[in-house]
Amino acid sequence: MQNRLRTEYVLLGALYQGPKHGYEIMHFLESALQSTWQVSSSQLYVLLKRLENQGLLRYSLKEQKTRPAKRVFSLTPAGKKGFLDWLRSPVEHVRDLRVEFIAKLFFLHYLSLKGGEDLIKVQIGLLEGRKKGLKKEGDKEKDPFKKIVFGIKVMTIEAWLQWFRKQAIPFLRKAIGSQ
Amino acid sequence: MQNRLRTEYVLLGALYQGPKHGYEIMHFLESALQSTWQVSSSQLYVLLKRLENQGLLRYSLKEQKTRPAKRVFSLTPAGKKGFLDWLRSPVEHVRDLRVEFIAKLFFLHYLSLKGGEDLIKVQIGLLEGRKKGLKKEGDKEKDPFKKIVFGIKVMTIEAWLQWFRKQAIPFLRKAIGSQ
DNA sequence: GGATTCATGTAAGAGGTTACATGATTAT
DNA sequence: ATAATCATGTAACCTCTTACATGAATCC
Repeated sequence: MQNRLRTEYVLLGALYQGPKHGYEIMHFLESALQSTWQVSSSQLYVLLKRLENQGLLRYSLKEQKTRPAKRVFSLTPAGKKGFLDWLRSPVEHVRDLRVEFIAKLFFLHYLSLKGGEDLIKVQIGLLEGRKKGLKKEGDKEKDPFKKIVFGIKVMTIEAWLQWFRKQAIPFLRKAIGSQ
Repeated sequence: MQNRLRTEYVLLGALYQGPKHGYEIMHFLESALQSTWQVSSSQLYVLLKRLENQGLLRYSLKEQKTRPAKRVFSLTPAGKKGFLDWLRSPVEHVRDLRVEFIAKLFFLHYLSLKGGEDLIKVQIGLLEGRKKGLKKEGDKEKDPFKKIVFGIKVMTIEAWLQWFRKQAIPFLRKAIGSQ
């Protein structure tokens, strides 16, 4: 499984609790992640087919009298493993935090899975390393334009670090506390 | 000119000062914007052809003894106008600040054009409106996950606002002062 | 003698968007 | 009556990435 295709993991996550058909997945994601991640219905079925070809999910047909048969999808063991591996890995680039990391956080919470706080800590470590590197580069930089570009990069990372500490970690803790 | 294709404006900007051939554009952008915007050489020629078809630039051939003839590109009046219009418009989405807005800022400075501070002020206004809206939505939101998603969106905007005020505006002012 | 630079491109493929297609059922 | 919901998909198109192709000149 290549880790270039990250959007598909969200579909795997939607099936983690149990089988669903395409239309059902669509509604689930719309209500749960709509502010973060969006798929069009046409793209959804393309992605499902792709995941099936990769052996990460399978389906069984459920006939219906009047409508097209539902394809009820469920995770294969490879799909389940792929999803959990993805879920517990930090994202590499700052630009992936907004969609991909947030999706991980959603599933960790929604599925009541352990490891959320560890993931955040690893991600914080990565970001702090990146921030340090950027600051160093920024200090060396002579060109004033490039210098302020380093500036916004550092400030963006700082916003995330603050958010992790003040909002994301408390959110996970509260969820665990109320279980 | 549709405003979906935003990356091309950077190429127009590279030609604002005067004609360049493809290879030259590539090197210019690599050294100037490499930390912000990247094109592969193959994609560059595709983009140039597209802009030519849209009537935003034209080229003349400059024969060379041993190598393929250089295509020396220059802006048409429509290209010049398109670039300047783009340059002075704020970006609509927060996600476009990182690449597109920064590119605008680069050209405003690099080409010593007026209007940079006005652009930033308009952009600040837009972001403050967006922030207000997000805060309002976030306050109403009951779902704790969605609530913290609003949280990071607001914090990201705040980082940009701070950067505009503390780094971007001073950067433009200093540049004007030293002209 | 081999790598890098100059200078241009084509082709294949990955991933996404929008539009279109079907056709019964249920809600207004 | 007509709009929205259920449930699935195909086709066209757009953008970008990666790989490949050419071929002399110059640097080490």
